[in-house]
Amino acid sequence: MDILISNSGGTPIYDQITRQMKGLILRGELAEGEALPSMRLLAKELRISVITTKRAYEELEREGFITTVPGKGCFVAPRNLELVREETLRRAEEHLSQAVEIARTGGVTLSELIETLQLLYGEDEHE
Amino acid sequence: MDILISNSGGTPIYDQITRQMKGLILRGELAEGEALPSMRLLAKELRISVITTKRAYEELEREGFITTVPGKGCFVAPRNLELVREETLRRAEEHLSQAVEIARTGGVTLSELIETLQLLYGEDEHE
DNA sequence: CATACTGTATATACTTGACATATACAGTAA
DNA sequence: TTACTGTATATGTCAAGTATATACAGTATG
Repeated sequence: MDILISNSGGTPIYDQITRQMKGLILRGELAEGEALPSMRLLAKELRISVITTKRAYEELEREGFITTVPGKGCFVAPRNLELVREETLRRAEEHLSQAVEIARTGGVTLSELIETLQLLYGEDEHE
Repeated sequence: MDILISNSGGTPIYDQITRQMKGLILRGELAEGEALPSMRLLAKELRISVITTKRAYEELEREGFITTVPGKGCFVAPRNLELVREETLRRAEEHLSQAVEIARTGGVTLSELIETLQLLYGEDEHE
């Protein structure tokens, strides 16, 4: 399993795992139904605690990327893109909501928000 | 000065002050150029520390609502709505940016974001 | 059943950031 | 000088986030 962890980057370990796993799944390098490395194995490889890998996997499950079966393992979920998108939208919505609250109390119009959103979405920066 | 502080509401003191001051200014109850209560006076009235009132006033200045003159006091800034709006937009932009980052990695389209934004903006809930 | 895997739950430690403070400093003005 | 103004520093408290060890529970197979 090709997961790389950097301790000197600020981003938490569990998050690094989650992101990279998402990438593997979305790029098809982990096929539908395929088993992920067990929490213990991955923890051993990365020299971290099981609890941390668990947390990463929990996040993946919450977002619909994997299904986890106690006693058996974690498996790549059937590619339910619609569900993943909805989950993502829900998370994005929280941020949009905050933006809206700020905007309304400061006289920023909806069109301005939309305009800004379009600019941001168009940009190619990912980090 | 009619500022009310609730210790049992979760929202920090400095934030309560900032919000209420904004309200007073936007509603014109504090006129342009008028002096705000001094940090010390307000602190005494509210039975809190000067540092806390300072923090509240700093936020107000950062957002362009007041100007503060060391040794003299804090004064309602000339109504520069344009500037206030730009500042607000800048703050909102941070949240929009996060929403976009999430959205892009999960296959959520720009139009979906915009749609959600419109819904949120239309709603009448403020808290 | 025994063994060796899976994931899960609990209680704990560490670190960081947010919030609020007291106290000492510096500018302004009568 | 006195009495106001805002400012800076160093400190204290608390909650949240991150990661952990250890003990528990389900699954499968010889």
